Amino acid sequence: MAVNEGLTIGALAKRTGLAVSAIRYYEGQGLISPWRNAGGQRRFGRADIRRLSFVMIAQQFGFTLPQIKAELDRLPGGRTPTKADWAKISAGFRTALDARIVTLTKLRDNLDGCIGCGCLSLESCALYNPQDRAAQLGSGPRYLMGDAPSDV
Amino acid sequence: MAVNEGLTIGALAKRTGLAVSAIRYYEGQGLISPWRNAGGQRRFGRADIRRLSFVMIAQQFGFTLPQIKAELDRLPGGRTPTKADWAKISAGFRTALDARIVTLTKLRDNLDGCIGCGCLSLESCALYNPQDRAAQLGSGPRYLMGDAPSDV
DNA sequence: GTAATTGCTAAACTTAACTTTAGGTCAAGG
DNA sequence: CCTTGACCTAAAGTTAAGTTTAGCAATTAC
Repeated sequence: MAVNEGLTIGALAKRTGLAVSAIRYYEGQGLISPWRNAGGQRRFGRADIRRLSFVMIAQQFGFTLPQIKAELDRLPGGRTPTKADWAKISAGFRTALDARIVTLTKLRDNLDGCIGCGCLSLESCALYNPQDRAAQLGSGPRYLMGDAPSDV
Repeated sequence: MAVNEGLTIGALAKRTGLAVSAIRYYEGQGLISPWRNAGGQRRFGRADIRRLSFVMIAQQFGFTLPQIKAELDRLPGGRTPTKADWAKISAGFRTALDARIVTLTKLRDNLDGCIGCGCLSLESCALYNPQDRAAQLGSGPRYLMGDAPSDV
């Protein structure tokens, strides 16, 4: 293999643990932009390993691919991102993560008191009116407890 | 309205903030079991408000409906669940929640150091080999960083 | 007692995040 | 050179968690 022709999709898959089909899908979503070799096959830079690692970590945090793309789009276009570039992204990320941890902790601390008590009648329960709508996981339009039509 | 004919699906929807279609769907998944009135319409007990509240909270925690059903199935069948019954469920729940918080916190604390550093090469990064596979959110078969075929 | 609401079922549609399949092309080893 | 394994595209399939639609039936309000 020549000195710097980039990684094949299979090699990248091995390095990241992702399926080849997933990597192609991510390209379709604009998360990575490989170039093509003479024969039309994808070739990836080593920086793409990091991009995909970032994608996987962000997914663990509950971010969607469009959200992750928005973060990645903040990386410099012309050059390989530096450690400082990544640190900038990780900061905003950390904020979201902090908020999520706070919400889960609050939820946990109210759990024993709330599940099974009478407060689940949409009045004063701390599990209602969750400030942090960003903590919503799962899919589909569905509003969580807290902004029910106030007829109670 | 007579004294104790139960709630209509519309009333239950208003009380919980769920869509009527979602409630029917949950019945299909075995999360609630309304009875029917003479005309064939669903009627719900007040305990179902609590069941659905539980479902919504558990979803915020990232549990799937089958997992939630498994918890609900531990409630007594013959009678209305007491506060103690719910507390039992909330305990196991709390354990899972604790684990999730620990994972997120660990992730957060390693974030600055890891994103952008060289450790994303599948060697020693704390974000790899996450103990807590249960923390995986999102859908689809996909293995996270950590158990890549060890060729690195 | 009739009109407007609300409820019913079954089936199709939706979104996210992928995987699988089908039918070829490219590249590397012997 | 030729075979085998990796790649390619496009399109269809998958799963979770619901929503929407269509065509009727039961309730409620006036």
